[in-house]
Amino acid sequence: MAGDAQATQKRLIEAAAQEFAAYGIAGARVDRIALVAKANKAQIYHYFGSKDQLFDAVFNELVATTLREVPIDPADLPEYAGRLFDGFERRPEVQRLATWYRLERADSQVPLDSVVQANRGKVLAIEQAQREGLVTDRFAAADLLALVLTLAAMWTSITPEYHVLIEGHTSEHRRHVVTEAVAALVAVRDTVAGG
Amino acid sequence: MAGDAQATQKRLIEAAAQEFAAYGIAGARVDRIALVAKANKAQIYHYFGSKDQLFDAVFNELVATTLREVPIDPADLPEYAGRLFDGFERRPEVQRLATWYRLERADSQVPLDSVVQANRGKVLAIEQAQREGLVTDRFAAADLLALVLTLAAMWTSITPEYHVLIEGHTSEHRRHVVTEAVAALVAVRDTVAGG
DNA sequence: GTCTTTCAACTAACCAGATAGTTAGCAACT
DNA sequence: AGTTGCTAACTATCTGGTTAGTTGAAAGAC
Repeated sequence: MAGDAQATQKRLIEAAAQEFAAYGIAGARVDRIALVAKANKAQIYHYFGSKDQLFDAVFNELVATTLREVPIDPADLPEYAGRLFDGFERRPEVQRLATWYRLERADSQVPLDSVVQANRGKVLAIEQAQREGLVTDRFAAADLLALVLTLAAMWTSITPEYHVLIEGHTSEHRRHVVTEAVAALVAVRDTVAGG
Repeated sequence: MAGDAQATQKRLIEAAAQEFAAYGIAGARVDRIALVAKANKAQIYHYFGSKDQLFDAVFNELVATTLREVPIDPADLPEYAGRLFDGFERRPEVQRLATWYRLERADSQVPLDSVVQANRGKVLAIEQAQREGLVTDRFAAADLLALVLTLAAMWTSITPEYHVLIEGHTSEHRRHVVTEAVAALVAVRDTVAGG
């Protein structure tokens, strides 16, 4: 055969991931994806059906990979946050794609069951750890997980104007802020020294 | 005069804010903005020049309003976070517009001086409060502000799949999670009870 | 071994509708 | 009569999506 269908699909997914991460769904250009993937535009429609479905294919694969890569450790949430942070540093497009998904796709789409289930499992794991006294019960498990996920992504969700204020920051420093913040959340309640 | 230029511009800005918040810059439709504003499309180009410049006008006004409305109280960061949260609840489009700005506009645009200056001022205020012993010095001032801003916006930046896990949450509960989390950050360092 | 049929992978050209931006002129108030 | 606000119609271009046709490897026929 002249070509390799699987390889072509992979090139298309990769090119699409780049394109969607950079421009979003509305901003992405199908021709550009085909060009970068060294494939013909018609193949996108043959393999994936539409621009939106191509995005879904990209996003689903990304979700699957991400969920596989970062298992939770309820007994050490600071380090879990740190590993999440590492994942975001390693593949910055993941955060951007997730944000585009939230802004552009989420309301016209049923929630992805894989994500719901994965988060539910993590909440249950934290609840279990709370019952065993391994984790603070200052926050409900679902709230605590939300806090951890938010803090792990904090440096990617901040306004670009903020970057000038933290120019000297190394990746290690940013990671330390994340883990330290989560550590503070799970520390036992104690006296508070003002705001 | 047949019309009122200022009123028309205001209607355009408001319609554009809605449209951009919902669809982003690439996804927004100039015709739809004109329709909603009950104005003619040509006026958009007359008053603002281009679609991108219209977005900038919307965003700049939004930034000005927001900065005016929520002054910082470095001595009570939990309550500051709470007030930020209240602002986001009151005008959800603010967060969305800021996110679109970050994703679509930020790299092709110089950082907005007003935002940089406002944040710099807040960092300085926190540093001052730290010197006076009013605020924890566990985190550098710029990091602490980043944490507070991130936590105040946490419920808007979380993935939509998470919503099923926190269905029962009232606005008050979400606010409490935010303020409690910031309170934990600024609490004095103490013994830690696991993760 | 070679001829031929088949079929998946691929391509180039095309299309219809959408979209940002323009223009020429009208309407009303001073 | 001039100026300002406004309008409807228009255009050039872009863009997602389609289609008719080509290529080339391989499997079966002889």
